[in-house]
Amino acid sequence: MSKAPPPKPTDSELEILHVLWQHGPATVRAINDSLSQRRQAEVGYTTTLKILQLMLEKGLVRRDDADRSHVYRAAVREQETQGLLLDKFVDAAFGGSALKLVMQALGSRQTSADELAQIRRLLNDIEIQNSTPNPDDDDRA
Amino acid sequence: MSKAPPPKPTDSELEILHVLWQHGPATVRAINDSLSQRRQAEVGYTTTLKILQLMLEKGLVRRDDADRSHVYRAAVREQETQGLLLDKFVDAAFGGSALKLVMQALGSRQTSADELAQIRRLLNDIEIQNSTPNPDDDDRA
DNA sequence: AGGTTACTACGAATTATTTCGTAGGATAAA
DNA sequence: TTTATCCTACGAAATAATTCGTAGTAACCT
Repeated sequence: MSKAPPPKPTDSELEILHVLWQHGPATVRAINDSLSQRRQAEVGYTTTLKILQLMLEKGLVRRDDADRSHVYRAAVREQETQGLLLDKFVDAAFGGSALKLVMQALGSRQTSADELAQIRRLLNDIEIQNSTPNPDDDDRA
Repeated sequence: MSKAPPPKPTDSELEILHVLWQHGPATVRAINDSLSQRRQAEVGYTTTLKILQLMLEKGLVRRDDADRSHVYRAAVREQETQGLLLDKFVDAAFGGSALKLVMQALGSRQTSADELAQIRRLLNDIEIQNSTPNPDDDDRA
């Protein structure tokens, strides 16, 4: 009927996804190097390999094993994954209220004028969309 | 010199904190009943008890054991805890960019006109504060 | 007093995550 | 060809979180 949707990635898995989203498809070696860089300490090669193998089973990544060094790439999109995580987080930490989360994020943190302007633009867009329910929607990358 | 700050609560601990924040100090029995209600299934009484005992050790709750039924209350404030969790989450899921998180939260979800207005008010307040670094600050609800 | 009920403390099984060591095979170098 | 290097697969240890059973004890009710 349907392929089970990939589950919520763990912290380590998410870190690897960030690498793949940023750099594109990569070998275990390359991913492990990136990981070791963005952390303080070295990451064991087989640790990274193991997590990638688990991610493959979960459907979070795909791999090309034509060559001896397999090449992994993200099987989930950045925005969708962040949206999924955000939903869970809003429920767990803010009782389901996205508004409270946004207020907390903006209120308790330094936000530049430029960022504020971006948010204002987004608010305008949303209000326009709310008032004009467009019948023909085009979606493109 | 300093008491170790309470650690990040786990999912179950956070659920209990929500109960305590909402209802105020409560017995294990009362907390367990609330938990059982907000979930689909019954929660084992000793499960709740155990988690509360662990939370006590971590400093997330305090308890009054004058009576036989101990009374637990939150030892951490809701806003501070949410802020802490939010920081970690922004780092893990959005690479540290609170802006991206806010855009995602607003963009991929239905937001009412009233909520949008609230956010606009907050943006105004922030801009005022950014432009006038007021030496004497008054704060009111 | 005797029996039932309620509560805490504790130990332990279960599951998930993260970590790494080792084995085995393929490739490259000497 | 022999040796060294690199890669994958797999097992397993370490840690954390969640769950629940059992034991012991205090309170309550005939």
